[in-house]
Amino acid sequence: MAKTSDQRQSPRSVLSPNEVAELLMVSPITVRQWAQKGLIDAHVTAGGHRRFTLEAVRRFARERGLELPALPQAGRKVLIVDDDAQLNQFLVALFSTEVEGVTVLSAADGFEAGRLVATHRPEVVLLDVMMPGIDGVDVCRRIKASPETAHIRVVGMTGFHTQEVAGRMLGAGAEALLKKPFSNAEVLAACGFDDR
Amino acid sequence: MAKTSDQRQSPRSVLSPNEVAELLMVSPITVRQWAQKGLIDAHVTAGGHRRFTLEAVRRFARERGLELPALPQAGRKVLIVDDDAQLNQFLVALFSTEVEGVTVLSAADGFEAGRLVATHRPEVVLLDVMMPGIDGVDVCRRIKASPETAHIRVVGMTGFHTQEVAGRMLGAGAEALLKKPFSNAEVLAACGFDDR
DNA sequence: CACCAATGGGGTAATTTGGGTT
DNA sequence: ATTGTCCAAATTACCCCATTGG
Repeated sequence: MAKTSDQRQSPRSVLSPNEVAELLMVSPITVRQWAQKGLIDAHVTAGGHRRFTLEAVRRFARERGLELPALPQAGRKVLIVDDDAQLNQFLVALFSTEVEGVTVLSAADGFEAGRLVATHRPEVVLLDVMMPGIDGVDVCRRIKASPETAHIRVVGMTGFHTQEVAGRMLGAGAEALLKKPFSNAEVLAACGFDDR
Repeated sequence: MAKTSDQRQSPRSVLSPNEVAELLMVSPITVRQWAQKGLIDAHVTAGGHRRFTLEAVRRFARERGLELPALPQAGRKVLIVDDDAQLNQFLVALFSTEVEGVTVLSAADGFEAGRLVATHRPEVVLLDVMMPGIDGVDVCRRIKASPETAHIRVVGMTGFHTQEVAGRMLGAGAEALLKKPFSNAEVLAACGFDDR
């Protein structure tokens, strides 16, 4: 059957104090103080070091009405990466009409994808896994490797869906994986645009 | 050693009022006033302190016709795009040793190339024209298409040198085209690093 | 197990910042 | 238009040692 996604927070999205500090535009020491006062939720490792979930950081920021430079909440953006112009256009149209106030970007090659990710910091990247010229797994890995973009939700799309491909994609940090063909509702849900 | 990756001068990607004040050659108080009047974009920390992006400072300076004296200048940057790791490393080493004070970046795929061009704005991009997965001509065209990056000097490298490839590359806006194999002096000259 | 560089924790002192007012 | 000063609060620096992750 068409199992599509794993929507949970992966343990991959735990942030170190340094990373949180960068996101909140503050020094790691300040993050520590906030954590000590209980202002921001934190897990603690066996050795006493703090680890933060992206969710906790988002909550903290929202409670104080902060705009995070790295997490632009004003203007939600989706980036669609697919070399198939038709599917690309279809998805652009879908998101534009179904999601209120969203900015939809699209790229048909790796260069454009990298440029758009770096300049726009989209909230979600929806990308085809198997493209001539772009390795979706590699793109996903790169997005997750940089602290600047690691928070981006990555949703893969596969035509030839195998265990091996799925494993590699999720292993690279993708939050969800869609098997073609999929319904409109499935894409939107996988990208997190269903209920919020 | 040819270490190439990102380097950050300031510990964080945002600037404090003090740092902005120094850049704009005014007192921190004045920066505060400008921010209060909304003349310069500012983010706010959880505790109410202001943080500025370099982008915002640049914009402000431009709108007011101000010169930013000692801004993050200093570093000339070259980006090398080649999927051949060996040639890539060789070129990185070449530029690092032969050009004084240059920052050498490298990318092995389109995504990374796009990301680095967008974030670093190198002064020269040296790219292989024929790569599996990246169309050098296309990359060149995209660089020249965006006003933000059109000024970048693009130098192509070809293994199979034909009139047709040369024509397409130069037609896409490349400033120079190198035929493999080439000498060290040739690369440096083509990239404009020969005499200055 | 030891080594190592980078990072984090606790605590205190030093510095910076916002706001109002001059 | 820009800057000084005062104060309370926020943020950061510094020291020393433990943890993390190769």
